[in-house]
Amino acid sequence: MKRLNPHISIDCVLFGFDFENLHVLLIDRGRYDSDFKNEIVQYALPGDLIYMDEQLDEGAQRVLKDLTGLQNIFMEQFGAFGDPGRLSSESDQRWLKSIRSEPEERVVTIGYYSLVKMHDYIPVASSFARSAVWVPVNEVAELAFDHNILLDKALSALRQTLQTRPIGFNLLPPKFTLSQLQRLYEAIHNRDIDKRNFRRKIIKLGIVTELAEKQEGVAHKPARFFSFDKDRYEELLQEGFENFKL
Amino acid sequence: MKRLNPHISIDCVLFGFDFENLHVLLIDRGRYDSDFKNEIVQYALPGDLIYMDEQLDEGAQRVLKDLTGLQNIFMEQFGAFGDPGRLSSESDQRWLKSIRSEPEERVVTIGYYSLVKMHDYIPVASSFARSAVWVPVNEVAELAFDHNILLDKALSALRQTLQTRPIGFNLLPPKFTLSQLQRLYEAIHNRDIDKRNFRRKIIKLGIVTELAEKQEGVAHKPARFFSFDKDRYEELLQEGFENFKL
DNA sequence: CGAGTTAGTGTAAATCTAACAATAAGTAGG
DNA sequence: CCTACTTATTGTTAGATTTACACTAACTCG
Repeated sequence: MKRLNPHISIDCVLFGFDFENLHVLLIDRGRYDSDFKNEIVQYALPGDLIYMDEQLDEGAQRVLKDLTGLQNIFMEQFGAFGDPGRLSSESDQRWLKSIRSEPEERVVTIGYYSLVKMHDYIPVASSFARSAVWVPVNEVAELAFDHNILLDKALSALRQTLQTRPIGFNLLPPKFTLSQLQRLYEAIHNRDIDKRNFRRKIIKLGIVTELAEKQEGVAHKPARFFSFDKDRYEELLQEGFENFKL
Repeated sequence: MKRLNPHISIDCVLFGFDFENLHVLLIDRGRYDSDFKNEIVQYALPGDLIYMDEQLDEGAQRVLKDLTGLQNIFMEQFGAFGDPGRLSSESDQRWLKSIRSEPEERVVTIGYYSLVKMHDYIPVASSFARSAVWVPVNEVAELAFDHNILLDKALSALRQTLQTRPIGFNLLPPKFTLSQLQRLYEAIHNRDIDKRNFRRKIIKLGIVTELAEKQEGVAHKPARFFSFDKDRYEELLQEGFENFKL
């Protein structure tokens, strides 16, 4: 029988990209309000207490799976959040009382984040999550607990990581156009990037390979497809990218 | 009466600079070996469980003070470490049994680091620390628990921070020479830096002001003193340094 | 076949990086 | 006084990188 650690939780900030915009996975932790006899929607990051004997990294994956059904997502830590009052707002306490045996216990949470191809991961809510949905990052409203703070930090961490390790190729199909790749970077950084400069820089890096194939059936000049050169990428990781700024 | 949180600790990686080399503050957590009837030296980072109702940042300061007497040192988080087996080596367990009421409890630790002027902070061991000493980072041997891992991570974080926020001026006297400043950067990055390029870059940043005064009594050409332009520094922080690479 | 849409391309100016060596100003010791 | 020693100080050049900027190409749709 697994015991929960009453003092340590993990919250997951899962970013998803849909070729258009950056999203984040939220759950509706829900709550039945007995005063008004209705259901209240309260969005939160997927997160929960960890088990006593579980690795943090594994706990992050388990928590995410328990609440949203999504599996095998490798996330990275971005910080620990331990304000003693972070769970004590009235609405947070009401909710905690409905699911925790020690709702007033002080909990330090460890934040984990990752970025995935949104359409590959269709969340299915379970446990105390009443629903689990992808929400555009720019449209996220007030979240439970201190989760808006966590989201901000996670986004900073994502951007930071992108500078030293151009992740993100796994977010695109095996054959992608440079415009798609550019859109990914624009979505994450939330700003426009010059097309010509972007292409020059990516191509010089050498991590994409031009394919013979082109788009078909589009109502404009068809774009050439590229593929991701994983070997070259690993090579560069060894050397150390230093900084890759766009 | 304050209660300790049995599951959460803080470890402090305090770096100190002495105008020559980068040091780190370690404690000898000590232990009397009843088999061999002698004292065993076991170096560790200053760290301990936090109190139930304490902010993490404040906890970090308190822990550091309790063990080494050093106060008012603002540290930054660099990660959480939660391997369930991180405290279970034989020697670590022997020691924990001598001071904790629940020595086998699983503890997640939050790492904090900072960088200070070494000579301004003379540690005085107390609590379970038998001594507290500055050790050159390059000479650190095997530490207790997973503290070598923490030290590595803290050093990476320090270097990383230095790229986006050239801290370190508080580590030098109000009037310093550019060679001293350069030595600081060299110590942290553990490599030589070209003198001419370094000077050009620092001066262009505009965060140092040339003074009229020069060194006196040195057996070589006296160096000019500079002071740190804090206003200009704050200004740059606002704009965002982007990256400051040496 | 014209309108609409996205793809694709080059260049110049400014800035930054990296590599490199000779002279200057003091003290110390004879 | 003179020499040896030590550290300080300074500039240039070639190459790479950054930034800004506008027109033509290729396709579908109506």
